[in-house]
Amino acid sequence: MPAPDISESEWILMEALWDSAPKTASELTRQLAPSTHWAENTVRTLLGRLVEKGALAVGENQSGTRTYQPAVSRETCVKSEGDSFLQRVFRGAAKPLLMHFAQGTKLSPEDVRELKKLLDQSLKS
Amino acid sequence: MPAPDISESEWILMEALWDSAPKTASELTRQLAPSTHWAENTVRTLLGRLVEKGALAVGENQSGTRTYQPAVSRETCVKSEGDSFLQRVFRGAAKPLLMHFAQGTKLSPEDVRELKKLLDQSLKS
DNA sequence: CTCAATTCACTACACATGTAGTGTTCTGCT
DNA sequence: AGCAGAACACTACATGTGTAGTGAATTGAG
Repeated sequence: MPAPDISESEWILMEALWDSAPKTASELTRQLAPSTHWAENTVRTLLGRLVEKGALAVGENQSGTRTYQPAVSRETCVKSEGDSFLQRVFRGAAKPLLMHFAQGTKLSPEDVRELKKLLDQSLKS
Repeated sequence: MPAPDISESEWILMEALWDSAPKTASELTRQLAPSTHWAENTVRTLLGRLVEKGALAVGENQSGTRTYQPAVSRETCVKSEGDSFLQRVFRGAAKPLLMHFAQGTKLSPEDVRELKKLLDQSLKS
């Protein structure tokens, strides 16, 4: 099961559902309206495409209305998008990527500690 | 001048040109053939689109054949792609992104030293 | 029971992308 | 001069994406 390809607009829906699911189409529409201004049919189209792609599973609530919930984990999708981004933009080299994003970011001392710890664990044996 | 949007196939051409430019369409075709197997017309179409987008500038070589060279720097494009990726997949939060890519990567001790130095410089004042 | 609101299935349509093919022009070689 | 091969302009066409509209089915409220 290769992780499905999720487009930009679709990510917005997925995020909302990873956040909490299941939800109905109209719930999602209402929830996202402030930021997206999407018509309900737009949301339904995107949901349909995500179901086709296997990214969402459908169910029903008590009232018999269709509900949607993620069928793939956020982790899986992040990994797949991340890998592809790493390849495309950094030719697969993680270090330049890390350098790029480490630069120009403001981090708290705890963040820095945490990241350093992770780096130590990535030491090539 | 917002950095142009560069698609996956287009990145491959841009990389070849950032690597060394200017080059003609057939030079690029020959150079990339082993990995891409693109017909020369495919390369020409992509080059044309990149010129339209303002990502490439055209010139001529001694024989009067058209040549192409980047009109935007790799840094600029990497930054723009990076920002959009950061937004889309990590909702703009750099730390989780760094954690994600720091995990699951093997780094040399020097890489780790270098990255730690960068992290120290990203300390929020 | 009836009508309006909700849900859904289908359809639409423009623009981006991947991947060429066709036809025309130019130019160096014989 | 005439032709083969390179270079270029234009066209093509399927699939993905953003963003809906239309019309049918269903259902709750009066």
